[in-house]
Amino acid sequence: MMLLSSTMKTSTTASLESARIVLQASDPLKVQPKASNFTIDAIMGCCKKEGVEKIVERSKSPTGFEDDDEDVDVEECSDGEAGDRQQSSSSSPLRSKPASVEPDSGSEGPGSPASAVSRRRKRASGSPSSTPAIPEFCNSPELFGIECRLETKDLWDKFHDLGTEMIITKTGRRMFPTLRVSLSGATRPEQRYAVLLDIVPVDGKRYRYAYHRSSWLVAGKADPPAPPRLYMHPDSPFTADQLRKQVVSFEKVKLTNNEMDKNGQIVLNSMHRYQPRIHLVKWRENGAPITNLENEEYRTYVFPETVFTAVTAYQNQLITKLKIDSNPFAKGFRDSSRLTDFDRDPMEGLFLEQHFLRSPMRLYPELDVDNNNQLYHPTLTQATMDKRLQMMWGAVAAAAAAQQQQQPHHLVGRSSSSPASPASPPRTTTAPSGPPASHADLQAFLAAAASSAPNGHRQATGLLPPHIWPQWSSAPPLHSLAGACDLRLPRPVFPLHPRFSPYLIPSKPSSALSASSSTPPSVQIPSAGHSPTPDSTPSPRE
Amino acid sequence: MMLLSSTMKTSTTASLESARIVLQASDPLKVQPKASNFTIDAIMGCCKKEGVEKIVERSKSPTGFEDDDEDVDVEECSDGEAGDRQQSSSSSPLRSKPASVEPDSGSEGPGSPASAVSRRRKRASGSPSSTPAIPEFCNSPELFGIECRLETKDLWDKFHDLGTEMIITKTGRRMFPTLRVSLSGATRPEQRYAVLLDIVPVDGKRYRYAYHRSSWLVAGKADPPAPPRLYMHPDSPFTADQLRKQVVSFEKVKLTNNEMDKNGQIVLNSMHRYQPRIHLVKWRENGAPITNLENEEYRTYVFPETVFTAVTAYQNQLITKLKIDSNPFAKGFRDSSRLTDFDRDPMEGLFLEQHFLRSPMRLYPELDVDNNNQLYHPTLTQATMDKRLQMMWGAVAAAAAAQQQQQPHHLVGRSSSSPASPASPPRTTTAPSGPPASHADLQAFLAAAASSAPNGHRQATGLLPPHIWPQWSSAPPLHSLAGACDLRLPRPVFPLHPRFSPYLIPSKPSSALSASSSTPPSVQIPSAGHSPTPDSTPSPRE
DNA sequence: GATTTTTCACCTAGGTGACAACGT
DNA sequence: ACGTTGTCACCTAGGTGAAAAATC
Repeated sequence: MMLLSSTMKTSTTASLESARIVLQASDPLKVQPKASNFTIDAIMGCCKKEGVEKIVERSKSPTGFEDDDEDVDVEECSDGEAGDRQQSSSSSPLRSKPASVEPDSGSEGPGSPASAVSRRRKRASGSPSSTPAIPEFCNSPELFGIECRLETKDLWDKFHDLGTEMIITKTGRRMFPTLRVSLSGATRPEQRYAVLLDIVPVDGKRYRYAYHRSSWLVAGKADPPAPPRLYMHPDSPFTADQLRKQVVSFEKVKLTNNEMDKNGQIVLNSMHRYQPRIHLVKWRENGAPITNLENEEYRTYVFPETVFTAVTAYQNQLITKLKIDSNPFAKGFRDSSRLTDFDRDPMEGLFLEQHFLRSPMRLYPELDVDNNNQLYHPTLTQATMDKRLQMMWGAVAAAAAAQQQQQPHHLVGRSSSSPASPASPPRTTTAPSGPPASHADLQAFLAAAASSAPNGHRQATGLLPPHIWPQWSSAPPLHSLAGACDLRLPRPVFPLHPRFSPYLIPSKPSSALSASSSTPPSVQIPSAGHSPTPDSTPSPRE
Repeated sequence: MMLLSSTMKTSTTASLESARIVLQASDPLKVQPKASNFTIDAIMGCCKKEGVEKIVERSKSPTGFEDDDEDVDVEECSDGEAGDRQQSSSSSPLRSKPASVEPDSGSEGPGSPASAVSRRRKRASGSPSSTPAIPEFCNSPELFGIECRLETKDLWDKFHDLGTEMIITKTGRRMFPTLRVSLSGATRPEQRYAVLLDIVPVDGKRYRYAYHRSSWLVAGKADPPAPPRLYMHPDSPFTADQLRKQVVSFEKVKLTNNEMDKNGQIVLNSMHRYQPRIHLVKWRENGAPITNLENEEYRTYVFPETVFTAVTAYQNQLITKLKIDSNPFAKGFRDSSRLTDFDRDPMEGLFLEQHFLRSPMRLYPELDVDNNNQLYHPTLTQATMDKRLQMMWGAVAAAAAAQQQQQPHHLVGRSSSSPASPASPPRTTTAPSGPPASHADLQAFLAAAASSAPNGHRQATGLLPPHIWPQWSSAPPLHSLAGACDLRLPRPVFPLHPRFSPYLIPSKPSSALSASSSTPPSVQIPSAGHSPTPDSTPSPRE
């Protein structure tokens, strides 16, 4: 069985290698784009820039995570919350939905009124939403009319707010969340398009994670990057019709730290920060492969909330938790964060957690309000704490699971008579794109957030004039923009060593309370529902 | 999670439905092709036509499968072994490998010298190989040069020799073996091709399986067929380059008996016999879907060894065994037929089994040679019998597993710089395409078969002039050809009720013998090899 | 009684993070 | 200490035939 696996993998490797597209580009770290002179500090309120530009070495508390009084409220995480949003959104010649563009959220998709309230409130409190630091681009007038939005944006936002991390392994690891985009506006029926992905360095730095501070620190200059690779979506080329109806999902792309990779995976350096980019390329029917975007008519879309740090093991254990709770494949680790089907906004739990973690270093700060210093008297509060944890994380997990709903769009035949494919199911949860800035803000935010929210989409931002990317060849630039971008580092959230999870502390819920939650929804084995199976015509390659 | 699943399936169903290709064709049973007047009885030796054209109703033996003396050597199974081989092979204008075309095996691919020996021997004994009863076809001179061969032909042959059965279910069931073909000869780099599959009735009859005789009997006229469906390979269209390099595998296609199916599955009637067909269609770049082959330039390939009977539950338990032993997904049922890694030809076991089963009704006929009538004194022979069974079926399973090695050909990008894709791993087992005719023939055959064999491919046969299929619209004809074709019914093999497997009789091997075989090779768990994972770029649809 | 449908345990195949071991 | 790697248990997702249940 294992042997079979090996054999199959080997044979596949051979065929994969042939199709790999490798772009030899000029060193992105040497390119100095002109787009860097957009500095927006007005919105800034919560994130200081200290602690990122300089290497901070602080001695860890000898008591480790149990140092209940360690001050972790210092937020030296971010390398800047500013962005060139106005620039990129206003430079878009064909904004299709200008009404939804708020002054400070030009890259945001439309949201429900309720979510708009929370978003405005949040932003008024000083936490701006994402902005592309890596500029978008378009050299084809025809592509101006094609917009791109990020699916499951709220999931991305959750991770972004914590400081997204992506595991890279020698054999390759998928991204989670998955990059999924919807492209709308393609009208020429005879034109076909390729959709490509690349991932470029955000800056020229190497980072390290200070566990005792729960923050990312600059650890020196970047290691030499691997030659950037263009990953073409395997369903490419798409017809305009397909583009209109399908969500383009890059769920299969894998990240690796193996520079010798022959499987077409994207090679990254661990402990470096990266920005994924989507490229829409007009397909030339001459059969020549796309090896360099310079030779193509294309448009680039950037979603700053998809910035991440490549790691070989998770650093921030809140990222770990969020991954476990939102990635179906990680369900096996959900035991300590049992799901609940609470209807309340899943983000509430997350932000509560973040809030708690940020307040004066208590494992369960809310206990301070009720009964101070019960933390280390778990005899009576154990069940309570466990229940609260369950609620918090259960809500997060439920929301994440809902967002993870996949929308397969099999190409069964090429009949174009099908109606529009289903869009994301409507949801009514809030999807804030940035965390509350202060304790007070959080209170207000939570109050407003209790209602509803956007759909989880994010309209792609506008364009940059081509001259912004001079001599651009696949891997653009960026570190020069780091000071004026949203590719911020996450704030310190929790001063725990990753080896010690707070959820391991309450060893077991009390029988009374666990009774209701002891039927874990995560363990349900969906009896073969015999609903019409959708896999009748997937790609049989392999 | 359950809810999630349902949602996904529903959404997929919608998109699938739109792409379904449904062909409204004239009733195939009413078409009278002119190709029916090829009668070849000369080669026939083993199969009488009695028992098929008429409905045979025989009372079942009251003792059931234990009736050790019931005569089951009567071979009233076949509806004719003749074929129009010569015609179809000689009509091919561009036979690329005429040297390999034997007079009585025009549709066979080249085999190794050793296998040629065994094949000649086999045929000399009066057991011809398969011949297309459903004619091939070509209306495009350009496609004349494109040959098609069946991959894993020897696996198909094994099933064919037993009388292939395919499960159909309401939700759809994959075919096993999988239809895989290699198309060679496409040279125009700019031309693209669709590869389609349909499955047409072999005749106008309904069948039933007589357990006590282990044979198929005609049970009346065919039920009204569902409108035939064309299943286009989801990777279509292929470039000529892809066609050259890839094996086109229809592993995802599903068979169903649900006439209301909306998932693009192929709808069949249970207890009816069918012939799959491959259609190579020149792709028109105008985006119009292929709804009717009549409007296309195409060529049809037929592999008679892929004929099967659609069933909702397996009738012949030898088919069940062969499926279990050769389908990786059925490994969970292999306990009673433990694998062995014997190097000997796996077919040997199969034919031995068939031989035994065909000889005067003994459960373990070889015991008659050594010690007569020990069958019902299992005290000492139990272990021996079990061991022999294990050897026989283990060999079959090992061979099948080897054949089931998949050859994934991911389309990673459209780079055409890749070298040729891997071919089937060379094997040295015999792959007879027809069973020995008599007891004596079997002995000779087995003697010759002990050596080696072809590669498991089968070169597609030649062409029929277009006028052969008048007014043809997707579902051709055939039952009119039934008398002169190889779409034979399987011979009676074992008079057991399927509920009672002979392998359940030896309840447990003796401890001494089972010790050596109690480390079943099928349970081997080789340590993970960490070979480069090739799954980085499969088709991400869904 | 024959056939079909449903459910189920047991697989394949592979994606998760935890964890221990190993380098540096 | 810190970062990386490989193994592992535990999942998802779904393909198997057996057997029970339902249907005709």
